[in-house]
Amino acid sequence: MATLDDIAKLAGVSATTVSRVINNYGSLSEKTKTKVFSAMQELNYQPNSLARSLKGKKTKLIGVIMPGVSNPFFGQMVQEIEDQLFKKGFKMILCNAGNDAQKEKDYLRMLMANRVDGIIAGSHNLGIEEYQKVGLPIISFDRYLSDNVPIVSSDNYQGGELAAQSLISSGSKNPQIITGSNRPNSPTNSRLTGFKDVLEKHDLSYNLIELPFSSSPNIKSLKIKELLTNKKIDGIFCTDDLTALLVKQQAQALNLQIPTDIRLVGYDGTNFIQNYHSELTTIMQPITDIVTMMIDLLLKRIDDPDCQLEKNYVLPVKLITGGTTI
Amino acid sequence: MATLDDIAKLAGVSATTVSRVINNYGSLSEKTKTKVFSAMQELNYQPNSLARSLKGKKTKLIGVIMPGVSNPFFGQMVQEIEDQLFKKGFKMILCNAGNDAQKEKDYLRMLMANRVDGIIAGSHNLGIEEYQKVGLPIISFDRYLSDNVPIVSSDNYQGGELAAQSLISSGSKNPQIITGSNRPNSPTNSRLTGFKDVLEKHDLSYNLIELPFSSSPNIKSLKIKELLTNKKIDGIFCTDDLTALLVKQQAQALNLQIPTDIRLVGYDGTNFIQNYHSELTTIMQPITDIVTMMIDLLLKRIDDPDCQLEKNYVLPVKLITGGTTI
DNA sequence: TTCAAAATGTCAAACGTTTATCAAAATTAT
DNA sequence: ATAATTTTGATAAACGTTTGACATTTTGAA
Repeated sequence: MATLDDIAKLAGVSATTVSRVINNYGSLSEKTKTKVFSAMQELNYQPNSLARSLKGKKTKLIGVIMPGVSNPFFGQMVQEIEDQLFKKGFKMILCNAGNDAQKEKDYLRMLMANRVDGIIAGSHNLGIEEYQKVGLPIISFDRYLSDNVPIVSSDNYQGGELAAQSLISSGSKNPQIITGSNRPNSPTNSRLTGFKDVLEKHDLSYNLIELPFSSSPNIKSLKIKELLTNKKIDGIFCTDDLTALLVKQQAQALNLQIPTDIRLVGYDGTNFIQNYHSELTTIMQPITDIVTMMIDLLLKRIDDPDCQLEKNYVLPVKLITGGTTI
Repeated sequence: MATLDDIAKLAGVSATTVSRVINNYGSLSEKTKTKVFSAMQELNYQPNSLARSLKGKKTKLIGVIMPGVSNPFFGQMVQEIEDQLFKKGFKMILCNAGNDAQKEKDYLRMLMANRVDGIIAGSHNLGIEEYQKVGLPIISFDRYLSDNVPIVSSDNYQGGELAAQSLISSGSKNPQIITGSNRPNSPTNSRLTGFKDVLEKHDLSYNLIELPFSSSPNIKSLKIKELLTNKKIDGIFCTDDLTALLVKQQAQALNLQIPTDIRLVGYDGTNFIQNYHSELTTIMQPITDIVTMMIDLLLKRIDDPDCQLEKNYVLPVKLITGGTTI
């Protein structure tokens, strides 16, 4: 691979001059600029990022830690992140941590080793300490990591409220919630609270079951079937759209009419759901805005590591009404 | 951030010794090893990847260029790549090139600049020349890039055959194909050929329409509706599952029974489809195997840039029969 | 004790840049 | 033509490692 010296030789100038051209500083004549550029072209030269960064330049790399990318929600989010970062001249190292704490830790170390300029974290299996000693600008999606890591999220409480309202106004008297695993500081908790609060206002009670994210769709389906046959439920709020799809399937299999017998509300409202399951009433998280916010904050922190940021940035969600509620 | 010298000082040994510990060469006593390790621990030290790579060590970075990750097929593939790479100690720089040639070119340059050890390419908007002058080990998914870039793919021809057979054996007499945009060396071409060849053997003819990947689901739906109302079609083969979902929706909306009025076969068979749309008959591409193959070949090339590889590696696909054919 | 082997240390070059300093050459203005 | 200015060059240090050559110390055994 061609180096700066090769370019200098080919262009018939000094290495210093080439560097000046690349970094556009000092005074340069048009003539030498062209000479250098065409030499770079000819040799398909790319300044060695490693060497530049070593000398103190930014790497222009951002580490993105997510649970995974095959889930449409995170898929869309990652895509959006990538897209927006690229437009700002950054590249992304994607880390799918799954729910593997060790993997997340390894990735964190790796990102440090690679001197990324910053980290966007959307997967959180680790304790606070791990994140504290990273010493890099970090922005978190939807979960508390450490005191100086700003959290960007959508309004989970409002989402819960909207879901409840939508079930109630379409006639549900015996609503049910299906959540993923309910860990202590999981964002779905606020969804629950919002949901609960609205129900209480209407003097309604509700049932709740937990279907861990990690369990397979088949197992979930089974439990859902059980639920639908045994209980006299007339409305279901799932804290993610995919589970809502399973509910829909099972309801159909049991010949329960949606929305007359069962009203159904999902959560997330990804493009995928909007495009391929527009019948589903759901709460849409503003992925694009969330990402814009995260990147904005992150770049601020990168520019000025000491800049003060809020602890929380909460963006509004939106109810998308489909045929599964009236 | 702590450097090697800091560790040396803290551990009370020389920098050389620390390096020896890190790289595990030369002779070392257990005692110093422990001293060094605990110093590294204490300072949360990570050897600077940039410096190491500059000195000639591998970066352990692999560039992955894909059209995008919000599509479940590529989402799953990227996830699989990430997973397998991680297990082998590599990290991934994900590049979503969309169908933007300029972006793909930019990414290619960036990957060179970052001295990735190799590239997996699944998005191909660029001409051969661009890929030829990269000068890095590359493996391509499903498309021809350049003479010395091995192609890993699943058996598109066989996929077409299976789709046709499945439509025919479930009673279709007037099959229709819906493909994405049919570019000259697109893999869907062989799917078409396989499909056609089987039909010919059965003295059947078929219709074809193209719905460019880039067009929105709404537009596609409209065209599908048109198709379903105007023609007397009794079977449809979509060269991707998502389009098949749209067909299913439109058929239902038009009160056409599946599979009695219309038989339907999709393509790809991602986990997502298998989990959430198991009713769909589809051709499953062996994503895991494809990825294993690609990584295997890539690492071989990285180890020995001159090693001879085949031009094509074709893996078998599998028919998954669901309720949309009998 | 003596000697070999094992364990460290010292020193320096190298990887490909960036950047500062100083000097020289080329260009422009007067 | 002279001075002032602009452009370029030469040199070197620095970024944080790795690695080799060589020297020194420690250890353990004969």
